[in-house]
Amino acid sequence: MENQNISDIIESYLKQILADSQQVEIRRAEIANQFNVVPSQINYVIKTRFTIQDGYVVESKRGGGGYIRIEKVKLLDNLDFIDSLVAAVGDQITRHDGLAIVRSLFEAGAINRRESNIILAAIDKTAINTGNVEVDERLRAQILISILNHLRYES
Amino acid sequence: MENQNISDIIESYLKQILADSQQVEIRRAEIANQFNVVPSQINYVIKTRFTIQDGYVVESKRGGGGYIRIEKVKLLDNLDFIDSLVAAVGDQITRHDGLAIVRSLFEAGAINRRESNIILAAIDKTAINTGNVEVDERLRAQILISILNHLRYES
DNA sequence: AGTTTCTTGACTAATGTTGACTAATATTAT
DNA sequence: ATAATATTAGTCAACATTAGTCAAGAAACT
Repeated sequence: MENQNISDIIESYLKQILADSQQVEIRRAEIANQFNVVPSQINYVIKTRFTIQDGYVVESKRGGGGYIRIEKVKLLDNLDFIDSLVAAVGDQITRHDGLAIVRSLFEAGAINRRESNIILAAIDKTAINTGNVEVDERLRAQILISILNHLRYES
Repeated sequence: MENQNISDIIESYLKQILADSQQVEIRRAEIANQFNVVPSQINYVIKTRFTIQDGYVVESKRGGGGYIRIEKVKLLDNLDFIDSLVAAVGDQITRHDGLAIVRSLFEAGAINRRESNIILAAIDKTAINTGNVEVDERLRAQILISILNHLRYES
């Protein structure tokens, strides 16, 4: 808790703003300066913590007046919510992104906490560990998609 | 109590902290240094003394700001039952027998119908289908055991 | 003596940080 | 208009900083 790295701190800062508004628009160099990091670290934070699996869409523009805009996606409004998650899973998925998918389901109210934990147990490294990362990622994707498809009928 | 090895001492140290709080977060290298052991000994202590059977859940993160967090969890009163199912699953299990395990959980009231269906989705032939029956059965066993272990406690 | 548990360290994996170089867009000069 | 310059963000690879795995050997128990 106390030993947060700077990426976590920047993530928290941005998510705090996003708690109140639907989107946040920043100037990369400004935030980098504010947290005393190189500009490309902002890209790292965005790439690892504001993915579509996490429920965010990022747009940017270069040049004068350039910006990076992070927008929360309203998944519940999407009639094809499960479809979009299936697409986000794809053929293979990392544990990190798999976690984000489950979190999205939870935050959308499609599953409760107990169900989240069951799914996470099914895709964590204890459960899926063949010794080949790519094989693991394909298996994880198949399991998640199978579960997502079942959630389609039930709810 | 007189003949404590260093692993026992580290165990005591951590459990003493856990006596007062719900969780403890450490830097592996720091604790290793404090007790003058190699870092991997901390993994050994955790693996042998902070298992789910003991009522602990462990999470960790690598890289800058990395940590190992040990959390006390409230074990449920179905432990013997879960143990027997874990034993029944073993190293590998067929779909048919996997179904029987899930049915047992349901009939014992450990999970509801929705949860049953999620678990079944995770172990059915859509989800697990590598082309090698034995590999499939091993995967199915690992997934089921991971889920069973999560059913040991409240989260 | 044989078995289990503990200790150690070499190697691996995951995550985070930095900076040089590139690309896109806007503004200014010609 | 076009070209030159300024001002942004993006990519990528090297390096840094953590934890994880595994197997060999040592120590402690039967």
